[in-house]
Amino acid sequence: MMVESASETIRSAPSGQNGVGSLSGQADGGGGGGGGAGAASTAGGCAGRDAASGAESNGEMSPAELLHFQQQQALQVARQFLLQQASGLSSPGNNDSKQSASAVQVPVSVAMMSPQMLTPQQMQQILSPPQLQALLQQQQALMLQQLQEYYKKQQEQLHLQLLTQQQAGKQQPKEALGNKQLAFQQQLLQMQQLQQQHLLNLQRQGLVSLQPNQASGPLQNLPQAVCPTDLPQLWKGEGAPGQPAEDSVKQEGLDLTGTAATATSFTAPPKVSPPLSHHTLPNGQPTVLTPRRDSSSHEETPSSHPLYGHGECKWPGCETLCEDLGHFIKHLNTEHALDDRSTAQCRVQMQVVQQLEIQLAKESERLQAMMAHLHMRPSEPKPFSPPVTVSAADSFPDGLVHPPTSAAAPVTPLRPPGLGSASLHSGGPTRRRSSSDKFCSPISSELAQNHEFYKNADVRPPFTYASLIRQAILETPDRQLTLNEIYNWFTRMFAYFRRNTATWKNAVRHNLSLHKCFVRVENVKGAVWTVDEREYQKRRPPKMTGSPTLVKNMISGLSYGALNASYQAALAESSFPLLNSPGMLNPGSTSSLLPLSHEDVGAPVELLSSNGSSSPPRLSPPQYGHQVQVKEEPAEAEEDGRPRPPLVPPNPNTTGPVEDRDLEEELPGEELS
DNA sequence: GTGTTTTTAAACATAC
DNA sequence: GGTATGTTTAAAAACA
Repeated sequence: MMVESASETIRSAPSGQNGVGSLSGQADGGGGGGGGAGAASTAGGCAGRDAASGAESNGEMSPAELLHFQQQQALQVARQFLLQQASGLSSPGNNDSKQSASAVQVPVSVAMMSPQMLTPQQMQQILSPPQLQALLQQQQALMLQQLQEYYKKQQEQLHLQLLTQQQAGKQQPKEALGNKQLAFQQQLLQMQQLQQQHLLNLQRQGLVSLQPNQASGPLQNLPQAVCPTDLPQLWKGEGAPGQPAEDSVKQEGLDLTGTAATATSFTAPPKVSPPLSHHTLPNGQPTVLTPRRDSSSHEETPSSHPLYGHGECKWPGCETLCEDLGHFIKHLNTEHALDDRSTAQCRVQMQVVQQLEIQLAKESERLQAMMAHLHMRPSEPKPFSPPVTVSAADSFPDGLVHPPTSAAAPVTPLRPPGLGSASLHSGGPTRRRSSSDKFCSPISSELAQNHEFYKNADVRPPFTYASLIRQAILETPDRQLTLNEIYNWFTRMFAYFRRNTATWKNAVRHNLSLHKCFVRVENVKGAVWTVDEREYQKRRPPKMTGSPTLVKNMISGLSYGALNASYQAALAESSFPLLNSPGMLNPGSTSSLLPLSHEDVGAPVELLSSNGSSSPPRLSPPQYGHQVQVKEEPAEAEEDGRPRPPLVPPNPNTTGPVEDRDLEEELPGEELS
């Protein structure tokens, strides 16, 4: 058969660096390759062919796309702010900017030069995930800070207005509204139009997502789209032609005649009130990025007035020039006294502030979601135990984070091997697997370290089906599982495999049949599957000597081993302490229990294994093999005439786990090759 | 361009 | 007949 010949070819193939090369193919090629087409065909084809699986596929596409879209938005935001940084700073090369860039580990050249010309995709490719994440966080923080700043300012304005009107306005007779009211309504209309325009612009830029519940309501979507820096300008509009002012008011939902019920909502101090209220970023860079150069610093001086800045009245839409504070106070008391117009403006301001607050909350929520998502990203460039810590990765220099065996994965640290799609579509159908198989991460240790992650996060594990099946089987005391138990292991261990059952189960069956390393053993109760470890290791070309790639891998492996301590130290500080807890470490490394002959494994691999293996000291008993039933009647299984797996004792009684563990150092076969 | 590996889809067979 | 299991083929993709 084809399979047979293929296997034989594999065995006899001299392909030196295949230990690495095949791993690359396995991880990226296989995953990515099948992924793209498979995903597409699954989404489409299954819908017609299999209603259930089609629905699943379609169902899973949406969140992935949404996630991707949000990532794109975030990248756009990052670009925007980088652009502002680049243009706003007087000298791009000054210390502040450098500190800023270095603080987030974003290359200065990239951070300062690229935003104008980089697409989000390019940024994704150029920036490593930690850098990208740091950049995103920085820019999100910037945006939040801006919003908060403006929110604060508006609040101050509003309070002051109310205060002034309460004190001074009471004595003054009410002015006739008449034209003023009309003009104000026209201003509202103008503001609405500007906001709509701005919203469209932002949506075009991907800065604001057009969500169904937002797109319909002008009141909601308008202020949401308002950039804090633009809001003051919205008050200054000339009378808008066309639409009657009343209509605009109604459409906008700004009930000028209503009570100021909403006013109470913002009197409470905003919960998002920034600890970073000052104008410094977490990285120390001052927030001089926005055009809001005129307000904050000046207004916050004790002798100033929140509504007075740069010699002019900051009352929304006023901008009357006042020579000094006294003039301004006088102007304030006369022009902005307690009347209907001022009240209406106040209410509008309330709406603005309220919407800003809403937007801030939404943005904050989005930020949290993004950070949570990025934090749990399983396939970071850090190949060993990817999802453990992004934050740790952030704190690492590139040399530490990036794949030690980067033969296949580009030496370019800026092009994360799987970040592009897989990590951003963590829940999506993309098949691009990114890391561990490729980068020689022992599956058992990685699974051990990230057990909880894979268990809960809808992320495709970066292992091949074969390696997962093997792991499942090896985790059981007797190294054998029925197909259904393998299914259960998949679903138990990986949230990802709780969906699309038809697809991956088929793949599991296919792999079981395809790979000679999986041996089916007949049982009275049915068939169980075992692993022929020798065959499994044969999948990897044993000899890797002489290959430059191998040399690189060896070096990388050694580096990895040497750096492992630092990495572990960083892990300790990660925000996934659970995964670093001793109990979490390597609970399922029963794969290492298997007695293995290393004869098929090339010496370099052993070198890598001994030096570079991140297998935790171990060994705790399997923790998640509890559902696996111990197969019985192994003797009968021997009668079926099928070749017994030479290295897999079907009889649990003959298995001495302790001895086995001593025998096997987590073989690099799958993981290292 | 070729070969390898993996994934996915699909058809088919068999057993329960 | 439906479902689970197992086998096989084919196509696609990525990578060396």
